[in-house]
Amino acid sequence: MAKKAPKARKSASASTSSSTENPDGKEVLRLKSAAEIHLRRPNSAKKSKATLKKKPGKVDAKKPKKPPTAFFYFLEDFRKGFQEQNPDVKSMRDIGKACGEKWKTMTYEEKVQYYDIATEKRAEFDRAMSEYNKRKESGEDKESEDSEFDG
DNA sequence: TGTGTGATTGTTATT
DNA sequence: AATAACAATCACACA
Repeated sequence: MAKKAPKARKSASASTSSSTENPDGKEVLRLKSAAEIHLRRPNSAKKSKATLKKKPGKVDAKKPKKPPTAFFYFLEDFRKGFQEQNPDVKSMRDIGKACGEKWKTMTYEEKVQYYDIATEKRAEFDRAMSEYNKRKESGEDKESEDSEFDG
């Protein structure tokens, strides 16, 4: 079966490009808008829900969960190496910072491999979303996932 | 015992 | 186009 590669609607997919330089560049190295400066640091407001997840599982009962981003995949690998070099370091936060800084230093090709993973995931996510939309139209009654009684 | 918190960037959905 | 929120993770602090 010829599994066609996922459509890289915006990034990843530098397969044909073998140049060490940034293929199209900007995509990954695009500069951030000044907006993000005052957007990224509201204080800690977003954490409200971001950390409110405690029950693993039936979250997709309502909507398909967002797949991890390339950065997260990189984190998993990074953590392994980081903990080895820094066994003293407890975890998270410290790693996140180190990882973030390194992520910026990583080159396109190095990041592409993670982008590629995320891209495939998004493809799956799109599919889940499609079914979700259909299901929604079919029967939107379902909304209680936690209190899912016998029905 | 149990849960929120913190920190990172990327993607998605919304407006 | 720009904005708002969320995605995973794990030690620690508090009631």
